[in-house]
Amino acid sequence: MPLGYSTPAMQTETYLDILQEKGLKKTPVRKELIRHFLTNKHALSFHDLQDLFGASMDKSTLYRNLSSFEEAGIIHRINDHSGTAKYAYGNTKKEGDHAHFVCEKCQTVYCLEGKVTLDVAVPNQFQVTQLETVIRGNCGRC
Amino acid sequence: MPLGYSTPAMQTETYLDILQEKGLKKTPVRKELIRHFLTNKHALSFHDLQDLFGASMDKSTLYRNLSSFEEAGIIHRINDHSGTAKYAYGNTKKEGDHAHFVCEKCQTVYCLEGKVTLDVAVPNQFQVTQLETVIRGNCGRC
DNA sequence: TTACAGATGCGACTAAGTTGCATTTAAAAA
DNA sequence: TTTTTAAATGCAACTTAGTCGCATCTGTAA
Repeated sequence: MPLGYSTPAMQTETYLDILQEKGLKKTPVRKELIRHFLTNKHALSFHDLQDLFGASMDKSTLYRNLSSFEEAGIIHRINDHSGTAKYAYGNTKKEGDHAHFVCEKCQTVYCLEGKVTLDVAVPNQFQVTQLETVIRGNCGRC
Repeated sequence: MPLGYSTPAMQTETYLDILQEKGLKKTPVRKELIRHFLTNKHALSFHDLQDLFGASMDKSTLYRNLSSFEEAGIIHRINDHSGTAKYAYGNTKKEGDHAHFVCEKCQTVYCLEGKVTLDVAVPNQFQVTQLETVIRGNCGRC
């Protein structure tokens, strides 16, 4: 399994357990939202999610739940330089930064396994707290 | 000089030379725009530029010139995840990818000198064409 | 000096995301 | 089980970044 979509620990954990654990109310919207993240390997944009939910889904509710999931560390937000945010399962604060691969053909965003280390020189007084790495290329799957 | 704001070659080159060389008309807006990039070390947002130009500057014109400068390789666009793009002098296509440092306190974006090399594993069939790295932290200057 | 491609300026538009508020609901307390 | 309430939802209005169409203007080459 080259890509770190989900670990065995995540698989055995149900979405209800996750909401419980984070102290979030188990609303229908949240159950469905977390299910989409558990069943989708790559990152999802707001519009991907709207499509998955169907037209009836309210955008404020969806945005607000994405924010609370991010805050709770259930998902992380990815900036793929496309102008719109994408979201994927996993807590970067706890698990550390990972790189993201953006396919320039199909625009799919994948989370890459493994830690990122940079060999670029940062001036003395600069203190690094976080790394965001986007790798562009061709995923060879599309 | 830890940061690669400008090389001696850029300094001797006047903004008029640059426009000439790229086949862009030497309009007053472009002269002023290129001057701002030559005299500003860090990345500039659209609003930074609007402030530098003054309220009279038309936003479509500014956006269009930023696009043509980017296309011509005079500047490059930086996505620092702030919601708005930033722009800095230099051609990443010719000079290669460099990393950007975003200060989480003052939000200033710096171009970092030196090439980025990653030690993260990319799956076999994935072909890498470009790296975009944003380093977050404290610049110790603000 | 003229001709014209391309730049400018203006207003209208789109799309992402946010906010305020009235209503509803999950879940804890009684 | 019923009541209570803090939090979630749904809706509309709003904000902000950026784009587009079009009439007018201007830098540059003929």
